[in-house]
Amino acid sequence: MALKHTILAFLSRQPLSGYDVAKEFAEGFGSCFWKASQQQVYAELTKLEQQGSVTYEAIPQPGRLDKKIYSITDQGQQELLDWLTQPCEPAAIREDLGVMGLAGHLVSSQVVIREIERRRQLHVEMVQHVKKLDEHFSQHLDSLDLKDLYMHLVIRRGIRYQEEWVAWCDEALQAIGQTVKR
Amino acid sequence: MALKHTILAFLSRQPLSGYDVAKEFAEGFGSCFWKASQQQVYAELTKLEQQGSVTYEAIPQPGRLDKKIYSITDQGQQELLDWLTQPCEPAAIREDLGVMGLAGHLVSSQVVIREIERRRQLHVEMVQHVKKLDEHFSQHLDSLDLKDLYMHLVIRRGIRYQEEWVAWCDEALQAIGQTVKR
DNA sequence: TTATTGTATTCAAAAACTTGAATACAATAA
DNA sequence: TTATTGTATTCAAGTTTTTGAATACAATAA
Repeated sequence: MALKHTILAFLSRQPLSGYDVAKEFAEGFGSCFWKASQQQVYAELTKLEQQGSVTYEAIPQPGRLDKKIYSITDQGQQELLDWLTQPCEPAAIREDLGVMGLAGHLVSSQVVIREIERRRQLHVEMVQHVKKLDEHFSQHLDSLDLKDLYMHLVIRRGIRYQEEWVAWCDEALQAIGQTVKR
Repeated sequence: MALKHTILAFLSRQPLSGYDVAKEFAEGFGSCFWKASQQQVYAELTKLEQQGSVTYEAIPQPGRLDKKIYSITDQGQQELLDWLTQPCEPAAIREDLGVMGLAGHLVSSQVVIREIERRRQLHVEMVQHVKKLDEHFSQHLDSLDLKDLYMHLVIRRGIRYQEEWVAWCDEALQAIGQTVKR
């Protein structure tokens, strides 16, 4: 699993609190590439700390629990490096909408069409959202260093993914429309 | 989770043994949309049978365990129907290669380039594989009934997904090449 | 001023998934 | 003839993920 390595990768860029990491998952990188719940993030950070891959500096906050700012350790960096230099396998798509296609004949085409239209809209919004993440990078494309170029390319993958969904929805809606008419 | 519903969807098309279902996951639908191990499939079928969503007919086989042919029950069909008529959320991508982008600056660009080239090749092969699954449908596109059209569209999603990966790899390789030269 | 949203962390149970192994025979390829 | 691949199922342990809840204060909007 790569939750460990994803968190280490975040921390390799800059120290972050658990809350910040969870936010990255919810809104930044995660919104197009990886999802993890807050609980998962906090649990993983605790484990990583126990194993020596990260450390934290506790920032006392009057009247509430300390805020913990986590940083990656040399050991953690090494682990990340080891993982990075191994080949990785493509992830399986696990998409409910795909399952629907297997059994779509059980419901009316109206239901299928409505669901695809709903999805199309969601992905249109995602394209907007992810493009916003990319703005900072795509504006200075010619002067990006490798670190930022990689980030840009990851986000580009997210944009293309979402755009691809929209395109498929269009293809599907058209094909279903034609077949229903026939 | 939709493993349950994916299996029910398979069985809504035709009765299958656990082995057959596992094979679908490994080679057919699953190879582009959903992965599940054999053990997972057998465990799920046992559970589904206990809950009354599927039944099986045991085919005695001399000298070894019975082969069980599972079919969906009315109850199972109803459950599948209920699930189908609910809106579903887009799946999160959980892609190791995306994480690499977050931390790619820690390794040499050679490593990144080699990994992307490797991935490109894998996806080129997947395009071939998934297109083969589609052959039967794409040849009679004008005369498909809705059931087969849906299957075709699901496979099309798989093809587009794999093609999109190839296209992204090309974009990434070009951009990295340019930046390294600079 | 009250409600909502955002910041920040923790606990616990249940469900799902992965990994590794064992059994057993048939058919096919080397 | 021997090895490999394919058919067919089951068990068990361990890890990961999901789901749901609880706590607590700050800032902002209605």
